[in-house]
Amino acid sequence: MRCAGKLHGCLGRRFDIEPDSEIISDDSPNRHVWFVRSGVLRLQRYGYNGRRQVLSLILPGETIGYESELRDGMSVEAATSCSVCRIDKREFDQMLDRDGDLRKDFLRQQQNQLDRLLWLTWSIGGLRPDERFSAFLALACRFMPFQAQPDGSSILSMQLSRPDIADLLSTTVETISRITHRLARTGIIEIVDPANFRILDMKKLCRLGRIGSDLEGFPKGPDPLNTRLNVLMGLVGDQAGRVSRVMTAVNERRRVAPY
Amino acid sequence: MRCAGKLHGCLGRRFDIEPDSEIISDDSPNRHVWFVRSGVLRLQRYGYNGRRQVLSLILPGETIGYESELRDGMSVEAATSCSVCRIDKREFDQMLDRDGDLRKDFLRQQQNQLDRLLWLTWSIGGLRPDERFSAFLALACRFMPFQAQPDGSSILSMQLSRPDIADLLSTTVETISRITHRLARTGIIEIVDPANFRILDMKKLCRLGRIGSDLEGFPKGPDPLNTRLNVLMGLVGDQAGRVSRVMTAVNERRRVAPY
DNA sequence: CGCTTAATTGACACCAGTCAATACCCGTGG
DNA sequence: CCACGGGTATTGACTGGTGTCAATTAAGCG
Repeated sequence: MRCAGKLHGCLGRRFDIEPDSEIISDDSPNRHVWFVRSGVLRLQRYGYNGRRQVLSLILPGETIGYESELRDGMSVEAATSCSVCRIDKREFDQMLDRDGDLRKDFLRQQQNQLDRLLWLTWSIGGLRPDERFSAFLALACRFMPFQAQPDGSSILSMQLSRPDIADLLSTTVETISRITHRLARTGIIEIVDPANFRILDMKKLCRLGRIGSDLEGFPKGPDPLNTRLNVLMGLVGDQAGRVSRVMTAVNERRRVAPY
Repeated sequence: MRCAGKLHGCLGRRFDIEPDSEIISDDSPNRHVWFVRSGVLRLQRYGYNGRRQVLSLILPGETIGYESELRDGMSVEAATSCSVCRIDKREFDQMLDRDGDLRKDFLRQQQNQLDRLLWLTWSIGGLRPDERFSAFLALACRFMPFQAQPDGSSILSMQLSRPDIADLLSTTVETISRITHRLARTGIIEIVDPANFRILDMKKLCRLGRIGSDLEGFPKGPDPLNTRLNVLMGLVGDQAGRVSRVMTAVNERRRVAPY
């Protein structure tokens, strides 16, 4: 984890962290709240048989670590390269006390995380792996680099590795692979390369994933909202480069996501 | 739903509700916070194929309805006969503002609900149905009528119907039935009657359910704690009758739970 | 005693996890 | 430029657990 130091307009201390580095573990008490500027974190737990499970993703604009100590074998790690802010819990508490807007934003954002957990529970329990993956792919379009193409299709650049997807959806990399290729044969998606999918038929994808009209707790747009939290973290207007970077990646047929 | 009217020492209005009656649905806006005095509520959702899924239980001493509107086909219903208090959201908000102890209790209780949801997600994704059921049975000893016997075993009186258990653990009643009888053959439990289990080997049960030393977000004891919330709701010292009722039920070989 | 509902048991099919082998990508170094 | 190696993704063969459907038993109730 590299410390990028104090940043103008950014609360706390900013860090750039590498994929798979741990920021919160269960054995050491956690004194910090972490705010995700960019990238994706994962809340995970290792099962009794050594099998890992990803219990939740923490997305840009969200916080983790405020609520509780982690129990058991749970930990929070970076799923991609991330930029995060670390704030002392007490300091954050005082801010919450003083700033009503912040409190409101924070609550709503916590609610989003809870909704996502509810969705995950529901989908693992009630959907088949292919349905879960379809839903995940459709939902990922809202919070991962996503580029509409001239021909009406769109390119989704998948930030998560195959094992991360598999462990999130409680399945295996083999099954994920079979599903993606089946979806490709059916003409619903096209596999540009393992980290980039062209969505050819979003409607069918949503139907497969049993996605209704609602948002299912995932952020509406690919970019964080103009919230009090984001303003405080100096994040507003900072995300412009993301989409164009994807463009480049797709055009040059090179991966932008860790592979 | 029968209204028991205003009660001395109990905030809001008290209701006695029958099993399977709905108190919150997704289509009508929810203006109330519900506090569970006794009984168990279930947060549920109907899947695309008509299959129901129980996403969480709300236990005595807990509240539901504060956080959010329910989305999609979600609803909250009574899983057993319940006694609940209905409080206006605004009123509850004001109380939270004024009463720091209440705020603290409320947060901790919310945290318990979140932990339970995490456990459910983990267990559905990572455990087999028999392991899930074993864990559930062991955990149920903490919040359902539970009576230690002279011979070292204990009687657990299962408040939930088979379909509720099955839908909570994302399996079927048939599988639940097979599991209970397998556990009985193995000598881990004894099926007194379909609603009463004698736990013969709690250690093995916990090992099967992969229960560690931690509490997994379930309440420690069968009785609610002496919290600010409980004091306000006039619940403290009100639960003495529960265990003895179970005793009676078991001794007379009659069900206490809805069947 | 009949009716309804819940619980149990049996037979069967099939999805998806497991294991193993292969293909692919990309870096490095000769 | 090519060979090699490490990591990731893909594909195939196989098996077992678990859902589904149907039949049977048991329990409660009027």
